[in-house]
Amino acid sequence: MPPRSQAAPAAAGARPQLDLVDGLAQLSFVIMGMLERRAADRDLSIPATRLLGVLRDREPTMQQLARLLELDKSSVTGLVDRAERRGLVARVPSPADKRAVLVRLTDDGRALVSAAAGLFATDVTAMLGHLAARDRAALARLVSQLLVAHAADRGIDLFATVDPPAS
Amino acid sequence: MPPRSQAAPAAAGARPQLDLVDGLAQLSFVIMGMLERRAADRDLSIPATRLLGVLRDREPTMQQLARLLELDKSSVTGLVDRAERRGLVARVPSPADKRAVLVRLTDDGRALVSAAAGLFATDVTAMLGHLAARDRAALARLVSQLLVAHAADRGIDLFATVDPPAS
DNA sequence: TATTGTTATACTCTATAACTATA
DNA sequence: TATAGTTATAGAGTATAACAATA
Repeated sequence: MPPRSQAAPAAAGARPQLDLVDGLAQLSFVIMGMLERRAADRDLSIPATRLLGVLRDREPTMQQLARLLELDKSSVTGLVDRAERRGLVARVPSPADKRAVLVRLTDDGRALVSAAAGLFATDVTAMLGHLAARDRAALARLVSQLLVAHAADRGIDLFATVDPPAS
Repeated sequence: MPPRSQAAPAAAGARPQLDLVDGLAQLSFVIMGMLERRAADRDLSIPATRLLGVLRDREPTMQQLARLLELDKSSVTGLVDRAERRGLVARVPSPADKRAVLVRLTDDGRALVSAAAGLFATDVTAMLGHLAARDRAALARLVSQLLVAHAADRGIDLFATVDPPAS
């Protein structure tokens, strides 16, 4: 639907400002574009990069991967197939369930996703350099608040520890 | 590379806060997810929705469309083909150049993209409802500032009028 | 029977290269 | 020659449905 690039009605005399909904949509396109370009620098698509990304701190089954990525399990089969063919991930049999396989990032996969993440972070940081330090702090607070609230809406505690809190 | 869902090191005693780069990446995924779901409600993909979106206030040639969407012209041919088959856009011959065709949104296409945009705006607005009004205003200002600066970096004036400003 | 994962199939999206028709 | 657009082709990404192996 891409965001309309028109300015919202501004109060008389105010500097023009984009509507927040459109602004967030545009910003998301900009950021996803940065990610896409930097991932492409390493011959990675967005879905492939997401796959490697979620594997940075997990070793899930195909089924769990499907839930994490919100994809059908058959889509995950293909995604993992292509990444495995490139040596970025490995399928290892699950010790607990003979039907299941665990998917693990290889050293090459980890290096690749870290490199892409680094380039991406550089781009975003450069863009953020346009803001004063105190504005960046304010933005960080607001974004954080938004994400926490949104996650809470779907029953997720963004700051939950891996082990249930003692007591 | 999807954003790691870990909290950044927080000052002692501060409420934990996500790193801004990761936070913006996560927020972008959330927002693009909303767009994707709402577009899918209307049987639209993200690329198809972007196509209809840019056509809301333009009647470009295929070539211009390729530049606007940052796609190869052959990709645009396919995108427009599928949208035209559904009656969402129409190809009209360019009066100025017999090689060129102009792409125009049909009434059906306009209705569809407006509906999707409306649903999307509702989702984003609901999420923003977690912020206090003054925080929303602050966020709008920051996002706006970021987009304007980023656009300026590539030589674009987000607030340029269609006609060169008088004087 | 239910679940895990793969396969078969179909469609969208994307790019590269070769082509047609204007300019 | 150069530009506008399409076609041919190849590959990634996605989902649905049917299947095999295990629980």
